[in-house]
Amino acid sequence: MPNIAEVAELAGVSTATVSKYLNGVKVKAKNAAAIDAAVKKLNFHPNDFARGLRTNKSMSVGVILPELDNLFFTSIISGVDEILDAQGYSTFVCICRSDPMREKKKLDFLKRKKIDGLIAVPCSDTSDFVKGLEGIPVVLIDRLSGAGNCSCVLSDNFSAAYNATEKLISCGHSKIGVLLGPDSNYTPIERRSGFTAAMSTHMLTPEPQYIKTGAYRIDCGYSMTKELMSLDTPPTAIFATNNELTIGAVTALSELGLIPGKDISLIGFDSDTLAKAMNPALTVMVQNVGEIGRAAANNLLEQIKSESTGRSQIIRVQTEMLEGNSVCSIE
Amino acid sequence: MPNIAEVAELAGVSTATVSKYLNGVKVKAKNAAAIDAAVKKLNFHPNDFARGLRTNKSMSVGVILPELDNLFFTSIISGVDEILDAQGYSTFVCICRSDPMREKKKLDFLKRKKIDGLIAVPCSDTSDFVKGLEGIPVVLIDRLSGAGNCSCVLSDNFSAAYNATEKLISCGHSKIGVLLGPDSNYTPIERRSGFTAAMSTHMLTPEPQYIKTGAYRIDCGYSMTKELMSLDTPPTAIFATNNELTIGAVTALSELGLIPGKDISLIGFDSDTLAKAMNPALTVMVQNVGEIGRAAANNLLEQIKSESTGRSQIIRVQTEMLEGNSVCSIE
DNA sequence: GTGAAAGCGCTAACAT
DNA sequence: ATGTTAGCGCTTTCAC
Repeated sequence: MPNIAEVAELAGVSTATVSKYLNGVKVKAKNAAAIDAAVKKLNFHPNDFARGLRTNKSMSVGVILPELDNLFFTSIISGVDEILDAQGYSTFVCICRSDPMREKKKLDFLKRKKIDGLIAVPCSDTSDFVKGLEGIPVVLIDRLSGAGNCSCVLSDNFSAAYNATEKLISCGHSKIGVLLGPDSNYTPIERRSGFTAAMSTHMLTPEPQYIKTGAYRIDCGYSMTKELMSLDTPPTAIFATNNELTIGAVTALSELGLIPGKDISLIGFDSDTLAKAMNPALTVMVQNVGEIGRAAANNLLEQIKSESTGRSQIIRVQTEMLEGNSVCSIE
Repeated sequence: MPNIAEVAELAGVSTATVSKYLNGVKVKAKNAAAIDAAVKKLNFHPNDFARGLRTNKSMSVGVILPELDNLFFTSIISGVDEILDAQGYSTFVCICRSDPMREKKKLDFLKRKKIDGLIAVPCSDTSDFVKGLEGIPVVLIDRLSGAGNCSCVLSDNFSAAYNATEKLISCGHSKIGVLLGPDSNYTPIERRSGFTAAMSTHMLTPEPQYIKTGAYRIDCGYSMTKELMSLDTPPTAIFATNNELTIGAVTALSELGLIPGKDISLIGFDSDTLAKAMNPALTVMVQNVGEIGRAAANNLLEQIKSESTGRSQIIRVQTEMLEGNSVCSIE
């Protein structure tokens, strides 16, 4: 591996000139050509360690996610990478397996790597998480932080839930079951509010027995659905507020021999491929996950470039209703 | 951020002693204790840039994948990270969006990062890809390389296809349609062989009109299935040999009003959540994706530690038949 | 077992 | 516009 001194010698200039030229400072056209030629001939690539040691910058950002078993998280990475890659930044992907201890370790690791910024879906308490950051620009996804020094990108969960619920109401449903994630997450709170608000708007009272809360897991969606359907007066419609809960609901209904769109109405969340593959196709609220990632990356870059972590904002990304035939009118 | 000199001073020893101790060389118990105390007090973390500059090692590996929109690829990352993380290695995830040019750029990037090893699902020609590596230990996934200097991890695609086909034959099917990926990929070749071999074993001749080839995309699975079912004598069973093709097939059949397990038999590939969510549940061949990632990481570590890229092997990971009710006996 | 000192490859301050 | 040079923080001879 050649170094900058060899390039300088071959080009007949000093290392400083090479360094400057390579970093965008103007040099004589003649020298520029000579350097270009030398770089090409030697196949020179600057050593990132030396550069990082000197500048204390890494041109890299960290991404911390709870898991990778989920298209929601991985699409975020795609969106983030798309933007950062184009700007010459690289990405450290860290998975903490929903373990706050591991999350802390990963954060330490990223600090040592001198990341210029961080994008995270924290699994620990948001305000604790933000505290440990000491001035590194941050964008949080799917979480809202009171601590003014970080940006947050989230789907408009309230509207998503509101619109889904209203759709069911408009088809004559009033006994609506809703499958929610755990209160330890942030999004379930917003989705619950959207649901409740839509019910209120239409003079309906949400019944506690129809509101189920559990982990964002397939088996939870499954069992919550089974519980709902074994009530004395089961709901005529179900709104599952996340991908896993939707899959669980579909499976449970299928086992019970109930066809969504015929025997019961169902609106899911995300799971667009499943939604389209089903018969009848499932109506779902889909998050624009790529856009969430891109928005996070763009905001992070702004923060990095303005050298102020004060550029913090809350960015809402709209969801879309992908209409299938799993909602039927009653009465 | 404190440096090693401050630690040395506080501990009353030289920087050399601190460095040695931190890297596992024996020092006097007294000094060890003093260093530990100083490290803790100053919250010292060695600077990876300086260390990398000096040692030319990075304790990191690169992972190059075509996409991230797919649980097959992302589960590989999970498996890889699980093993590497435990050994103190970090992972650079690079997505090349199935673009060989971008793949080359990412490879350059990783070389500059001085990765100690590489795990890849290359989208360019395998032998070209391996050539550009110059002694970096490599593990290829889902591809077989003649170039002896790299390991390969793949599912046992032949057996998977053989067993699936035999299952259909044992239920009385002889007109079996098969949806294959493009010949530009490696796995379709193996899966095709498995299919053909099973047919031959049972004295059946694979009919060209029943063998469909296309991209590993949902819309291709969809259209290939539609084509199969509009033949004068449509097949009585279909074997879809990848996740996307399976989803496409399910969607197409659903549109045609054909229920797998009743009106037609269907065996899919991967897509286990979809498989379980369907009614009747879909029979699928599932790859042990986590194990593929773990095997790749373990082999890579062996190569790195033995400092020989000659430790190359071909590792086969078994698939499993997840039995649903989408296969029916005929006659 | 320990310490002094050189040097990895680069950038940035300063001088020209 | 270009060159000289110090030094980022670490590891690693080499001498003790």
